Amino acid sequence: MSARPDQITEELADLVFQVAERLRGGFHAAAAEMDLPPAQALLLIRLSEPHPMRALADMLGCDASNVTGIVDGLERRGLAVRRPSPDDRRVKHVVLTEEGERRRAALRERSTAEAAVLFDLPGGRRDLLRELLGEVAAR
Amino acid sequence: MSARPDQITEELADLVFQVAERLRGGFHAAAAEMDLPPAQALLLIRLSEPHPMRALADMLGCDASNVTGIVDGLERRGLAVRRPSPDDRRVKHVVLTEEGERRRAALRERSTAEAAVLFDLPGGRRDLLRELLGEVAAR
DNA sequence: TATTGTTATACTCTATAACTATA
DNA sequence: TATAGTTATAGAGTATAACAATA
Repeated sequence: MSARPDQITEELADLVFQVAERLRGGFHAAAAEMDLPPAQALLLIRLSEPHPMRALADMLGCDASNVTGIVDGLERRGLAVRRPSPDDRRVKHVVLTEEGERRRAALRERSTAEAAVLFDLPGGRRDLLRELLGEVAAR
Repeated sequence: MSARPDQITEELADLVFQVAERLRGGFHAAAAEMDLPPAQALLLIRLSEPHPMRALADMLGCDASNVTGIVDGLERRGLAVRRPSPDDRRVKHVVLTEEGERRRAALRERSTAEAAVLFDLPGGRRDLLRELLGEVAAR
């Protein structure tokens, strides 16, 4: 039953990677069902409200030059539009269309439903897991 | 304190991604310090014993054609060699050299040390986290 | 016929550098 | 001078298809 601390650490890291991989697979599958490339799906989820391109790059943790193409894709599908900022004429805000809002809600529902199955632990063990992961993430 | 089940699910998924990203960053940093590209480092870790190329592709969850280049890299660095299988002349086993074994041990130590800090929870909470993640991963 | 490992190739994702229009 | 967004481009990582050797 007992194990070296290092072995427990390796097991924990393995488990986190396994679960993350499953979550990622589920999200990509949900996106594919809705005919969305992963990058566009990821951005769609974050567009709960309008944001400048630059802010989106920060949220995604990628270079600003990448965001151009991703937003191009969302615009081509009629899910988002670029709107010039009234405050700063250099800035463009990315705003979801009505269809974009619908797709965002649908994507969230599907991906969350998949994740819910994975995290369906009995009783309070679910909240306990959230608490422990929260402690780890807070370091 | 209470929240919709869906919200807890989204939080859990976010937390898992956050922790996985931190672990990945730590591993890549450890690999970079040892002058190893991530793909070679990942393969090195799995070479606890000789394996055919094909088996390595399965372990990494990628196409067999990718493994050729990764093993080429390890061979160029003198960390591994291809050894023809005595049982099946189509098969090549990838075997670590002595230097490869040393590098593998060092890489494991470094990356585990980083992960250990992250998972340093008080008392039995560490084992509890392992148990809960194990349940989730087992679905 | 099927499989192992390799090559050539293409597609995606991501980063850098240079450009424009603003500030 | 510095910043927002775009473009062109290059580098990783990964996949498919075709091939030689072997089963």
